[in-house]
Amino acid sequence: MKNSVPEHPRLIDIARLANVSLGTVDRVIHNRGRVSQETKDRVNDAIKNIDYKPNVAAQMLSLRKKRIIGILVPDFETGDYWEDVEKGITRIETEMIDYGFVIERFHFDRNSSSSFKDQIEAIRGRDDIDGLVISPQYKDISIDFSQYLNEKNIPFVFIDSNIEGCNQLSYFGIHSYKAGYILAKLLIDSLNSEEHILIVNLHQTQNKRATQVDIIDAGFSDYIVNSGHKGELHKIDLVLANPAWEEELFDYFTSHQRIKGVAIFNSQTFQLAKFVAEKQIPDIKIVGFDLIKKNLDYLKEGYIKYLISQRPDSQGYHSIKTLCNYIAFSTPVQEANFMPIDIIIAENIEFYQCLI
Amino acid sequence: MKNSVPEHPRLIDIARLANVSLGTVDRVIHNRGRVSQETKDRVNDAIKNIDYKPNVAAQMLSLRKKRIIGILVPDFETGDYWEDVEKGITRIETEMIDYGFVIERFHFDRNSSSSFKDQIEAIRGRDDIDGLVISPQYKDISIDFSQYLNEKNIPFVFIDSNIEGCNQLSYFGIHSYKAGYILAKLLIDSLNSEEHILIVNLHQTQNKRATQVDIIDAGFSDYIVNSGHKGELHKIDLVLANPAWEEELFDYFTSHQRIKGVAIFNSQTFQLAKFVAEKQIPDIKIVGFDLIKKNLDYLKEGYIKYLISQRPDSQGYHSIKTLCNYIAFSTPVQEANFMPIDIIIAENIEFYQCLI
DNA sequence: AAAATATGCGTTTACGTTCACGCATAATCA
DNA sequence: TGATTATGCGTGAACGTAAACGCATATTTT
Repeated sequence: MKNSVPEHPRLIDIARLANVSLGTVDRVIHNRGRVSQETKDRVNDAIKNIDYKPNVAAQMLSLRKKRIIGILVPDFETGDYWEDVEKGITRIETEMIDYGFVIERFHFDRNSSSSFKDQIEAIRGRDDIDGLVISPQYKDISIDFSQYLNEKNIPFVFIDSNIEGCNQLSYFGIHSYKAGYILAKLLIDSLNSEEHILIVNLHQTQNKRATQVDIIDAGFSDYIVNSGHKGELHKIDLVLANPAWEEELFDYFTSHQRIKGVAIFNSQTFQLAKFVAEKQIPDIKIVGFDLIKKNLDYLKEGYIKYLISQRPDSQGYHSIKTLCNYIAFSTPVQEANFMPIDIIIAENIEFYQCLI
Repeated sequence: MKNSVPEHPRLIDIARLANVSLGTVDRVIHNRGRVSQETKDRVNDAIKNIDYKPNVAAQMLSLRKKRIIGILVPDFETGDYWEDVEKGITRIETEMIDYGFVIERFHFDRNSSSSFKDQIEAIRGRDDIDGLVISPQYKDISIDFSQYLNEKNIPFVFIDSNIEGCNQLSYFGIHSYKAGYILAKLLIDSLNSEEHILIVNLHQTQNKRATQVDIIDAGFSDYIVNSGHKGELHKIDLVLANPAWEEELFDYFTSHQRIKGVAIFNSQTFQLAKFVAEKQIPDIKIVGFDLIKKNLDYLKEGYIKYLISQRPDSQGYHSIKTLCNYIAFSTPVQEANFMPIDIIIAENIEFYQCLI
C-alpha cells in the first residue's frame, strides 16, 4: 500500500509505473531518441494515470538554454506612446529572466516601410528566435512575414493593431471599432445636436500605415450616423511633416464655423489642442487617444475633453508574458486580448500613470 | 585570466572569491549558524563584488518548504463583489504554486464583527502563516490584529479599504476620496444646476463597518460643495435587512421632488435602480460602484448612469503577487497601490469583464 | 558466419541551492 | 592537564529534470 500515487509525481514515478527507466520516460515526453511503440504507449498511459505535471523549477535549472523573444515595434523618443509600451516590456523582462527568456528588440522607424522591412530581414537572418511580438504597422509586409513565421513554426503575437487571419497566437490591443464608437458617444454627449464634428487624420508623413486607425474611424462614424446627430461630419487629412498643415486646418475652421467637436485617432491629439489654444478657436471640444505627457497637459488645462487609453504598458507586458508562457508551458492562449477602453478625464488621470 | 567573473555567479563562485566553502556562504546569506565577523565581511564583500543574484530555479527546487499566505476577506455568493476578488486570487494562486506558495482562505461574514474576530483567532492559533492579505472591515479589531502581526513579524497587506499607520506592507484598492470626487463630477455634469442630489447609505444590517465608504462620501461631498452646484445635497441611511427601507425611501422622494441625482458608495447600486424602475420614479440619474452583474444589467438598461470599478480582480491578484514577491525575493513594495478609477458606461463594460 | 550497423533502453552527471551532519580547533571547566 | 562544551566551518546528500553516454540485443550487410 505504501506505493500509492505521490502528490507530485516525478519522472521516476512514471518510470516505475511503466516499468522502464527514467531516460525512456524523458525520450517519450520529448519525442527524441528511439522508443518502441509498445513502451511508448505504456509510458503515456502511466503519465495520464498519475496526472504528471513537470516541475518547472527543475526544468529551468536543468535547461540552461536561453530562449529569445524578439520584439518588433517602432522606436521612440521620450514622451512617446511607444515609450509606455517599452515600460511594460521592461517590467516583464525582469520577471521572465528567471525562466531563461531573453528579450531582443528590433526597432523600426514607424514612418519608413523600408526600415520595417529591414528589421524583418534582420529577424529572418536569425535562427535562434523562439517567439515574436509584432506591431504590424505595414499590412502587406506583415502578412508576408507572418507566412514565413508560420512555415518556420515560430509563434508570434500582434500588438497595438491587428490583422485578421495571419495565424497569430493572439492580439493585444484595444477593440478599435468599439473605441471609436465610445469616443463618438462621449463627444456627442458634450455637443449640442446641431454642432458639426471634424475627424482629423493627422500623420507624420504621407506614408500610409496604421491599419487600426481606419477601424476606429469606422466605429466613430457609425455611432455618429446611428445616433441621429444633426450636425455634419467632416474629415480632413493632414501631414505634420508639411508645415502648411496648421494653415490648412485654420482655413477649414474659418470656412466651417459650426464645427465644435474634433476627433483624432492617434496620440497626436495634443497637436490639435496646441493649435486650438494658439489660434484661440473658441468652444472646441477635442477627443482623442493616449495618455502621453503632452496630451495630459492639455487634458488638465481643459483643451482636451476626453482621452482614451490603449494601455500601452499592459499591451507590452501581457503580450510577452502570454507568449513566454505559451512557449515554456504551452499555456493556452486567447485569440484576442482586448484592453479595457479607459475613459480619461482630468480627474482620474493620476491613477493611470502608475502601472497596475 | 580564465578565472574572471562568470556571467551568472553562483554560491561556489562567491565561496572561491572569499576563500571559504559553499556552506559558509550559505550561512552568511541566510544569517544562520555561526560565522566569524571577519569571514562574514569577506563573504559580503565578495557578494557585492560579483553582483550575485540567486538562481530562482535552484532555490525553488531545493526549498521544498511550502509558504502559506492567508487571505482574510468576506465570504460571498455568486454575483458578489468579493467573487471578483476571488477570481484574481485564483489566478495568482496557480502562478505562485510554482514558487511554493499556498493560499489559505479565511472567510468571514461581512455583517458580523464576531465572525471577523473568529477568523482572526483562527489565524492567531496558527504558527505556519508567512503572510496575510486582509480586508480590514472592522477598524478597531483590525488595528489590534495588526499590532499582533507586527510583533510576530508577519508581513501583511490591506485590500479594498485602508487604515493608515498599521505598518502594513501596502494597500491595494481605489483612492476612495478621489473616487467619490469623480463620481460627484460625473453626476453633476449630467444634472441641471438646480437639481437636488441624494446620497443613499444602504447597508445590509445596522452594523457599522466599511471604513472606506466614509472617505468616498467625503470626496463626493467636497466636490459638490466646491463645484458651486445650486441644488441641495441630501443624505439618507437605510438598512436592507429592514423591509421598510423601500417605503422610507419612497416617502423621501415624494417629499423631495427636486432630487434627480442619486449616489451610493457600495455595490448595492442595483437596489436603487430596481427601486426606481419599480416605483417608476422619473428622470433619476444613479451613480454608484462596482461591476457586479446586477449592476451591469441596470447600467445597460439605462437606470444606472455611471459605475466606478474598484478592480476587485486586480486587487486580489496584485496584493498576493506583491506579498509573495516580497517574502520570496524581498522585492521592494510601494506603500499604496491605487487601482485606476475606471469610469464605466454601457458602451465599455464588455472590456472590463475579462481580466487583463 | 563474422562484421557492421540499428534499435531500444539504462546509467550517470550536471544544473545551483538548501540544510543536516559532523569534524576540527578554541575556549571553558573540573 | 584532561575532559567538556562552544565556535567556526567544510562536506555531501538531496530537490526533479535534461541530455550525453554507453551497453546490450536485434537486424542487416559483406
